[in-house]
Amino acid sequence: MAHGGKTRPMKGIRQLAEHLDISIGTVSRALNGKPDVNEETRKRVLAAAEQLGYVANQSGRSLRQGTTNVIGLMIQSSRETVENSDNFFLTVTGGLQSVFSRHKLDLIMLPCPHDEDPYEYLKRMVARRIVDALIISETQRVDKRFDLLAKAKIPFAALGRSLSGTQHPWADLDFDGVANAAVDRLVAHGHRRIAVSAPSSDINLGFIFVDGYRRALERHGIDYDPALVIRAKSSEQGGYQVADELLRLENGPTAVILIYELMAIGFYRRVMEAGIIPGRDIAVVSFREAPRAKFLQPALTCFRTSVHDLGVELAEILLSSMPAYSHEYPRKARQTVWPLELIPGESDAFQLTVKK
Amino acid sequence: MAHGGKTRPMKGIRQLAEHLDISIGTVSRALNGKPDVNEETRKRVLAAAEQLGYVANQSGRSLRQGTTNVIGLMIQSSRETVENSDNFFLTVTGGLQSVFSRHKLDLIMLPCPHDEDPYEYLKRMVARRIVDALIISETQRVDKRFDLLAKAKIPFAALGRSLSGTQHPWADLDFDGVANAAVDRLVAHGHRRIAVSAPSSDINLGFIFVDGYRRALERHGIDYDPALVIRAKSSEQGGYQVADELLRLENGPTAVILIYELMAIGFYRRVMEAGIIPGRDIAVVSFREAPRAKFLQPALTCFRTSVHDLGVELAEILLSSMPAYSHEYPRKARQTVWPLELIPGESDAFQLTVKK
DNA sequence: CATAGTATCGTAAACGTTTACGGAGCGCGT
DNA sequence: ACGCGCTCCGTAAACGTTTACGATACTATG
Repeated sequence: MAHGGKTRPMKGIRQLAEHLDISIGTVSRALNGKPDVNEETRKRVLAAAEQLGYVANQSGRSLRQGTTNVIGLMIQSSRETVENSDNFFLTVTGGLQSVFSRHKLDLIMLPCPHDEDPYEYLKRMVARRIVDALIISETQRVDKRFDLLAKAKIPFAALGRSLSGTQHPWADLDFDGVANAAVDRLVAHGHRRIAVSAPSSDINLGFIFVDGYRRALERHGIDYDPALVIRAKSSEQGGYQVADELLRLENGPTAVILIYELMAIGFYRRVMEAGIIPGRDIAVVSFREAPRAKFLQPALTCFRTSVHDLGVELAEILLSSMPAYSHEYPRKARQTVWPLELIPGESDAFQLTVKK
Repeated sequence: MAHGGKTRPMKGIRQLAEHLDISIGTVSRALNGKPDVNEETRKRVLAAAEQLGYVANQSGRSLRQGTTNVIGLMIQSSRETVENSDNFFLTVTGGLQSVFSRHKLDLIMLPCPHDEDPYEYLKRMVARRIVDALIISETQRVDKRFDLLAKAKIPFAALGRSLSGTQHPWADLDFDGVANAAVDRLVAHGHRRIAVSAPSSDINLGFIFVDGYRRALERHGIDYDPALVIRAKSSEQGGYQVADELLRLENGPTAVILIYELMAIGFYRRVMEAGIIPGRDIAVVSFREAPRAKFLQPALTCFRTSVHDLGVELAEILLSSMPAYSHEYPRKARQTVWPLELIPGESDAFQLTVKK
């Protein structure tokens, strides 16, 4: 042994042990609630740790036991997402945390920079072993990230379904069902020319939504008219543009289904510029992400849900796929389609007299 | 045995070294760009690492060199914050990242759970040594967290000023200036009874804003009337409530300064219910956080800024206080008051005829 | 040829934890 | 006395890196 007795490197379990005149192994066991340690000494150790403000260094800890007690939530803060997502992610975060904190798991958010490839970013984060498990958001229709995670054997759950190879856990809003119910409702009111707006079908959401719409039309024996499907951004501006395009059609719709509430603001504005009044001349139905458009006149008919509770569900799905926690969350379904609730407003509250 | 074409899961630098038949030390030096390694072998190492997908384990790395290359952004996702902050944090994140990524620093968000004490949460995160430095947001008027960080010698910068002991770096929106300019503008239009709304003065922001308002009044020789200061939440509902309270006054204001654009929505709604029209019967001025209320009629006069650029500024302030980067960001001022720009609308565009 | 200098690389010691293992003390039954 | 089972604790070996240090081979110089 060639090292001399240098004085305090300031921190560490070693110092705590010296201060207590106990071996470092015992101190560690005491702190971690291991069985073979005298209750008396355990109390002493905990007291001293508290008093000296000792908290185990995470690097050493996770190096040894290969675990960090941290769950990551990956988000891609693309310009567009940021502009339009309101507080979706922060709200989900609240739901996730309410579950994780019960298990002393911390949640951190991993925002992929605008200019970096999400796949590479995730790869880096995974290799660094900074998290034990991951929540993946903004899933693509085909998403390489899932294969990466599966191969790396990192437990994960996705916010939003995907077609990608691995049969992974996810929770998703029931946009399929929303489109369906919206069509049903509008058809019941006599509408047959119903427009729909959604993002590009590369985004799985855009695909699902229009697909649900399409199948609902089929069910009602209504022909699918591609001209009535408008791909637009899920923003106020997108809504304005949707209205604009629809106004140009010679055989326009009598009703429209918007995928985001925010779009309704722009949509209202544009049609009213043309002297068309929502709820009287055209029916409008939407999904409500956040209660932003409360002030719209006439009140928007929309589908809503608790995003917080969706976060709770997603957290439980994730934990049920992690060996260390799965016994507490036994579940058969690892994939959940989260229901939405219809909030009737005035924007579609008129019966279309059968014309033509 | 420098062959074996199959890519098997990569365990660590040791395996990479064996695969290359080079010592582990050399591999490490090659990867980290250290000088004393042959360019030839460096290329081989980098190629092999790329091909086998090797990325250094962060635990081992940071255990050894005491650094993580990660910067944390702490946010308190309280219910109220989430409801009203729009995408403030995600937008700031974008600005921060655009600077950090130039230095190969990753940004993670540390959302303090609703039910946990922010101080304790931060303490835990710091002790775990999961980040090299921190951005602190939602600063309190007096905020123990700064003392904690100063004592732990963790570099940090705050989003929002504070009174706390340590002379720490921060960047803050110029709410003081907004209140000032708003009063000036309104006074120039003939107003003398001007109401203001802000959050509780425990929140430093609430204090600063009203203080600026107060001093501006003083400058114009107008008496400060506590009845015209309404403490309210920075939400649509808060705005509604502000209007409600002001309407009850027998000697009401002719103008009002709202701290958040979102409040204007509720404010408009309430006063219009009473037959009062903004921009004709009462002047309204606000700070615009996000362009949400574009649709308001008449258009809202407000102060805006680029929150993204504020993030950039804050990141630079932080880096300039970190020894490893400070040479790249030499600056004298470690504290920045971020200016806002007036966007004239119609909501205050009328000249008050001198009455009384 | 001897020596010094230089470029490149291997060796091993850290970093702070957890944990497998074994040992000391003790009580108790044979 | 002996063995056995407890309970408690100390020792030391990992975990995956980085890096100080020394070793080796080669080059240049005398």
